[in-house]
Amino acid sequence: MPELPEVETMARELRPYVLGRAIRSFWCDRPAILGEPKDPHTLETLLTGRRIVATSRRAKIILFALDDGALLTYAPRMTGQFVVAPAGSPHESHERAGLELSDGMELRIRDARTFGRLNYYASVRAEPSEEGEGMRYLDARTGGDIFAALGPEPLDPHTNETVMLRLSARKYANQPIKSALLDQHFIAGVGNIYADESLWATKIHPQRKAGSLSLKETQRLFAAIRKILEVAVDHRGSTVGNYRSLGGPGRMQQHLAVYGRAGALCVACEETRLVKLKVGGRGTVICPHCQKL
DNA sequence: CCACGATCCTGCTAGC
DNA sequence: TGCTAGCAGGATCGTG
Repeated sequence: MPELPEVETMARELRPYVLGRAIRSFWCDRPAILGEPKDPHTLETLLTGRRIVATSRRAKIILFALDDGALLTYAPRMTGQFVVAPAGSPHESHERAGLELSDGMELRIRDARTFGRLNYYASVRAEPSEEGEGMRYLDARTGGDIFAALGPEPLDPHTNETVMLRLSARKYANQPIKSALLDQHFIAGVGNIYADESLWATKIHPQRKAGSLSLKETQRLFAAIRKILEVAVDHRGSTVGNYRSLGGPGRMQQHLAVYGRAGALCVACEETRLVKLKVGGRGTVICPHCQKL
C-alpha cells in the first residue's frame, strides 16, 4: 500500500517518462477517481497543450507541475499505480485514465479499487517554507497552502523531533500512538506498514496513549521513523499487495520485521511469536514480548 | 469536540 | 472443487 517510500519511488521513476513532455490529450472512463474538477472533459481542456515541467512528492501524493503554473496531483491511496505504454496500445486491466504525451507515449493510471484521486489546482506557487521544513505549495489566488492539512515531511532534514512534541497536544495525546502516526495531519507519509515497523523498532506498544510517551521515547520513535523510511526509499518501497512502481516491485518487504509476519518469530527476541491485533480499526502486528503496554 | 464506525471499491483468501 | 464471507487499509464522512 503506497506510503511515503512507495510514492517517492513512483515520483522518481516517473520523471524520465514525463519531464518536458507536453500533454496531447487526456481521458478518464471512471470519473470517481477525479477530485476537482470532477468532469473528465473539463480536466482535458485544462491539461491539453500543457507541458510537464517538474514531478515531486508531498506526503503520499505525486505532484506534476505544469508550464502554466497549474499543479496536477495524484494520490494512489490503496491500489493506484502508473503504466507507461505507447499511446493507443492495448490496456491492462483497471486502467482508468491516461495522458497522451508529445513523445507518443501514454501515462496511464491503473487502479483496481479506484480509491486513488486525481486533482487539479489552477495556479500554485512552490516555495521553500520559512521554517525550512520542505516546500510549501501556495494557491496563487488566496496565498493559502494547498496542503495545509498535511503534517511535516519526516524525511526533510529540517524537520526535527520537536514536531513530535505535538504528541502532547490535546488533539493527539489521548489517542493510541499508532493512530497518531497514521494521522496525516500529525506527520505526513506514514501508513500501516511503517507505523508498525517503527513502533516495533522502538519497542513501543501501538496502543500506548500518544501523550504518555516520554521525551526520550518520542525522540527514539521519530529517529526510527526517519531511518526506516530512508531504508525503504533505498529499497524502492515495499511490494505487499499490488504496489509496483514503473521500475518494478520494491525490495523493502524482505526487510520488514513485523508487517505481514503475524505468527512468525520476532526477529529481535527470537522467542515470541508476533501477534495481530486491531488498533484504531487497523490491522496491527506486534511482538507481545518486546512491546508492552 | 471527540472517538469510533461506515464508506468507498475490488481482488484475494480462508473456511466451509 | 466451488462458492462466499470477510479482510485488506488511505482518507473522508457520518453517527453517537
